[in-house]
Amino acid sequence: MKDSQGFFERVYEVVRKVPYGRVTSYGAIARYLGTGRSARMVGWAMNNAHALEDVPAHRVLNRNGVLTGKHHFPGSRLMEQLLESEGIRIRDDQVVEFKRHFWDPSVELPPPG
DNA sequence: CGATTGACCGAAG
DNA sequence: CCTTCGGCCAATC
Repeated sequence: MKDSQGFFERVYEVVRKVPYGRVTSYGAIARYLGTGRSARMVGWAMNNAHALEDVPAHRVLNRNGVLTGKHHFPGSRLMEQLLESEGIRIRDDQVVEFKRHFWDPSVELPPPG
């Protein structure tokens, strides 16, 4: 079934698997998918993620742990609130101890097969 | 169909 | 340390 219909589906699949209280980066997901150098596509996928509810886009940040996509969320601090709601502290639009909450799919998740 | 953009990343100066 | 540039691929204009 819709296996190759969208590169997006692949992204959603990974984002969905992001555990509670954890965050990942676009590049990490891209690397896991093999796109590696096209982390921008992950961002694009997230843009379409609005169509889904099982995709915690608020857990996806850039490699710097900065809430780059917060401007795409409704309200102004929803993304921060969601993360803080999961026990993650936000400071100046940036995740505190980002690497501490960092969740690498290519490491925590089994390789795509 | 050509040009531009986009929630990025990494390297180079 | 900071700024600039290239790359990558898909969607939109």
